[in-house]
Amino acid sequence: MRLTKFYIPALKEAPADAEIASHKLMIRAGFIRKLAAGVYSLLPAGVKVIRKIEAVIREEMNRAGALEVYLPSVQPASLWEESGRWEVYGKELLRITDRHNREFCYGPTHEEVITDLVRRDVRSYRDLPLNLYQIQTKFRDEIRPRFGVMRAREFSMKDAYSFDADEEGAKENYEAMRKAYTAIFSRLGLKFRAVEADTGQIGGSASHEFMVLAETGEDRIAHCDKCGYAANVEKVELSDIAVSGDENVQDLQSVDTPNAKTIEEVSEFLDMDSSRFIKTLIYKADGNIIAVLIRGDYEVNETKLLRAIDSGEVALASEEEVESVGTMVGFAGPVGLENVRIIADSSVKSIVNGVTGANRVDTHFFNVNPGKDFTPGLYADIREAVPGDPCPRCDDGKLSLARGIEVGHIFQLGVKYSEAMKANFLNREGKERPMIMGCYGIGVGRTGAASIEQNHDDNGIIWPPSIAPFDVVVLPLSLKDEEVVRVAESIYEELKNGGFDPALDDRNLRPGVKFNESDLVGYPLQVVVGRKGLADGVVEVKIRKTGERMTVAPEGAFHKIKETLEKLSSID
RNA sequence: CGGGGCGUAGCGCAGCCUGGUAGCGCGCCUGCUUUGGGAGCAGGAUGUCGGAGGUUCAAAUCCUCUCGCCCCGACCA
Repeated sequence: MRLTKFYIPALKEAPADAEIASHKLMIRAGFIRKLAAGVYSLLPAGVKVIRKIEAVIREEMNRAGALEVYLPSVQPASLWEESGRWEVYGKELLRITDRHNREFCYGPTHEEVITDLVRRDVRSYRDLPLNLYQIQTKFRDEIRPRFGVMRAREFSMKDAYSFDADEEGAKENYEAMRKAYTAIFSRLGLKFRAVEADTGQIGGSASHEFMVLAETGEDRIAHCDKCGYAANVEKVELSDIAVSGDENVQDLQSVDTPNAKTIEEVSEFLDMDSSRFIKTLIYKADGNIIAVLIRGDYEVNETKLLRAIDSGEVALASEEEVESVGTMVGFAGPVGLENVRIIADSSVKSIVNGVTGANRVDTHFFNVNPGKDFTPGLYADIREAVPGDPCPRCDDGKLSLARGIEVGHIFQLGVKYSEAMKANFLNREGKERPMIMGCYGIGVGRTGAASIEQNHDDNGIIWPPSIAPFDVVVLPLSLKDEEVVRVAESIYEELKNGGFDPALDDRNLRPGVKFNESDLVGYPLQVVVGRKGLADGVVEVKIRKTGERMTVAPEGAFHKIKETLEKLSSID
């Protein structure tokens, strides 16, 4: 592609509303433009990158035996009513009405549509297993879209759905997808980790997220460097902490703690370590007020809490709500707290002679002992992991925490949708059974953004060759010098004919501009053709990633570029 | 949705407090020069100051309402 004929408007300055590197760079380099909050247009270079990502996804999905379909983006409400999600999904679902006042939604995901499709045509175990996928636009009316295409409202997603006759088949399909995803993200040159994950709103039993490791990631993951166990902090299993010491259980006592409300203040006031505290948080869960206990030096993970109490939503209660159950913010405690369900983190179980609020102003209890002074209705693992927590899967591994960008998510759905929507088949024995389902998503645009988060420097993007908009850019530094132009043109033609996708910067710009824009756009290689080099009989090949420059005679350029690109691809 | 902030030329911003002819840098157009890391000179184009209402002789500036966008929290590919 000649850049004089291309449309890749670069900006010197990033728009003020861009926050993270990928967002800024995609806009500056001319890959995307914003239309509205969370809604983006893809420019030609952006489309090229996305198509390359899609191509890798298609190849690996097809290799895994999945079949491509294309489902409607507009879906009738009736299907969602059948699955029960019309009510559950909430405001994220963009609901629309047609001219006959019939209700539809713009698809945020396609379990309903695919289940409806399959149940109509699949009758027998002989037709299973089946794995169908598509790459298509979704719309989720996110409360807060941000970070450009990283968390857009309209976005492109590869979603696959598997249907099996039995659990073993479903697990095989799941494993096949796990392998395919690993292949996809490896080929895309990403540093990633598959982690055990919460299933959230989609539902189902087991699930893994594919996390691209990046500081700007919105998710946190815990992993054990010894045995390889890795999980989202919303899911990570934390074992009970054994308490050290062998104190005798003492009798409950109350103590005045004027104006000391936070754990920090009280622990300083009483000169006791915060790990002796039983922090009591009053939550509202699906309309009911509950008390949640956790050791003072730990935090509650609300997703884990949701799962533990099998609730739809939780939020910290308001001050009025806290007072309505006979306690107060700052001095809440489980002792004497009546008519409120008490859920305790496992870390509370082994606390001996602990400290809690006394449900009275400026008063705490000490020598509080679980089982003696209060008894929680439920002990569960609801705590946020901290670095150094013991690994739940191996003997003396320790967990580390990292940040990740969720680019893929695979679920074993079980019969959640097939039962609700009667997607049944006849098994070998002639009995009707619901199909066992799985679903598997990849955020296409987000994957591109994640790649930039992982591969950029102060000058711009550094695309891995597998998804770069062009393999290489040829830079004739002066258009007035006939020799420079002739050599650049011939290398460009040779690359084009040799199976590569090169760009030729034939714009009449000063060399500095061409260098800077080439760095910004992130071509894996730059071929510099200048008067200076040609005087010595050479052109330069620069590797964007390392900055390394190699000189080579014009006739040898093609070979050098080919070799270097292959090397770059294999390293990634 | 709760909390905070911002809307002035294509982009980045100043002007607003203290009302009085709408500015700067980059970009864009024309010409000449220049061409190995975002050139120089000369000339030029571009604004419903987010929108509506109000106060005033006079509003980008003060007041009210409204829309949009961004950041921090709970959701997700």
